[in-house]
Amino acid sequence: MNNAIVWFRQDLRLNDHRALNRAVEEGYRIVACYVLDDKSPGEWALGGASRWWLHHALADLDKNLQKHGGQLILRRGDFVEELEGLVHEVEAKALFFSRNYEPYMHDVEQRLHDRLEDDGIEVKRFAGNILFDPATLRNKTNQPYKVFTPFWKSCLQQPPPPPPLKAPRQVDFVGGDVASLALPDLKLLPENPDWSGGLQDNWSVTEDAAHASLQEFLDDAVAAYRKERDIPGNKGTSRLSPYLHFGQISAAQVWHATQQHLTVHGKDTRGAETFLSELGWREFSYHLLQHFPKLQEQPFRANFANFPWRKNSRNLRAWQRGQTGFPVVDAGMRELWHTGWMHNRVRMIVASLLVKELLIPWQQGEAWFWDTLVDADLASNSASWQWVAGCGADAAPYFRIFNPILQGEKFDAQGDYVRRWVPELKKMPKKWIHRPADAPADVLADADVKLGKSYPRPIIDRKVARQRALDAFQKTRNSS
DNA sequence: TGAAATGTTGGGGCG
DNA sequence: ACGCCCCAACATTTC
Repeated sequence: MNNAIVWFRQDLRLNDHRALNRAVEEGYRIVACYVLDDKSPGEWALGGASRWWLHHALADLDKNLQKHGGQLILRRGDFVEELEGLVHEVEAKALFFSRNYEPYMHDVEQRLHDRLEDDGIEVKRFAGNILFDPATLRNKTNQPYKVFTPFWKSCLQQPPPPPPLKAPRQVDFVGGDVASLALPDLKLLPENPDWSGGLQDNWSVTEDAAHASLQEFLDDAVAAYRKERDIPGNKGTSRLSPYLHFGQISAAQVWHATQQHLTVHGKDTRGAETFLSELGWREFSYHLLQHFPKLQEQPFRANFANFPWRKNSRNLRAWQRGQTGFPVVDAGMRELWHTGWMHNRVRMIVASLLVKELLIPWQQGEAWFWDTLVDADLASNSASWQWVAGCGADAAPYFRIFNPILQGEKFDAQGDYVRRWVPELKKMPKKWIHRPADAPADVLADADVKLGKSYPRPIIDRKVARQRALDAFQKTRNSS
């Protein structure tokens, strides 16, 4: 009986894990391992919120492996060196893993393959956590898709993703002492200060919790998804994004559970279709990242190379801290800071303010989200920021500039979302809660709001800023 | 997966 | 009764 390593990455689950299942089927004794490499990803090493999530996801995976009589071996260092070292330590004959589509990982996977195959070690790589292989999809002119709708239509014509696998019933683990760091040695949790209390209160970071969330969403929310998903004060979305990012649930599991739900409850399928198309945007992001590996740094549309962005650390900081004077924006940024997550509708609003009205480079918003989101995902984060900024594929048109006041009144009509995250506006009546700067003095006094003191005035004159943005974006458009 | 500016319509007040 | 003005309310165009 030979030994094999199963390298866990963004697939921190036991169910529907093709690499693990295959290693077991082929009769190997298994070493399950995770390598934390803070260097290979360059600037895109894990952000703070991601590290917190990862800690708990690894703890859960280890617990689940222990139920099978195993454990998760933890290493820290260069991916290739650590894995090569471990292979030799345990005299493994094979390495099994799921692909990861982040650009620097192409190189890591290639080097691993070359180094290990030279030593006669089999390297077995499986599809990663996407539904369709985005690298193989091409439009009629054999080019990568640049527009979402035809991309997604083409995906829906592909053979569906294979049905999810159950966790292997029995796994033989390599016995004896395989050296492992203890989880705290990875130093993933914040200290001095420990800001993770809000995250702890809001998330259960387990494979079981991922499935519970999915089930709850399908039972309670998917039917009304089309409308409710835009209301940030309601629980209208699945909140699966961090679980999907870390692979605690697979996209295929979500896909099939949703299809299954449709065949059972079938009347109005539009909610479920809209939900699946959101998975489609995730696929589209991976598609774009594959074909444009600079997506994280460089504008997808070349004519944005000389766009007149204006760095402004004061405005950036006000935005980051939720002190812009636009209630729905501040609510969103504080929700993010507190919970590591932000409702999608609000993500669009806050991003629009940053890149359009403030003209701050989208990369600075991207970097902030990267550090603070528990669902920070290289493909989705980059593609989405470029989308809002107008420099991405199938991006928002240059003239689409959200008015945070109107967006607030439209999607948070009662002001509940704002009251929850911006407590200094708690007593404001709904008529004025999204525009405190316009409220009559007696309304402000009754609500104990002192503009400029207890709550900031808007950091920018929207009307002027809007015109400035239109001018800048139109110039860029004409220069293409 | 907008918003603002501009255009059109129609009801009501009023001379 | 009629024309005129005002201005919501809605539609269309523009950015």
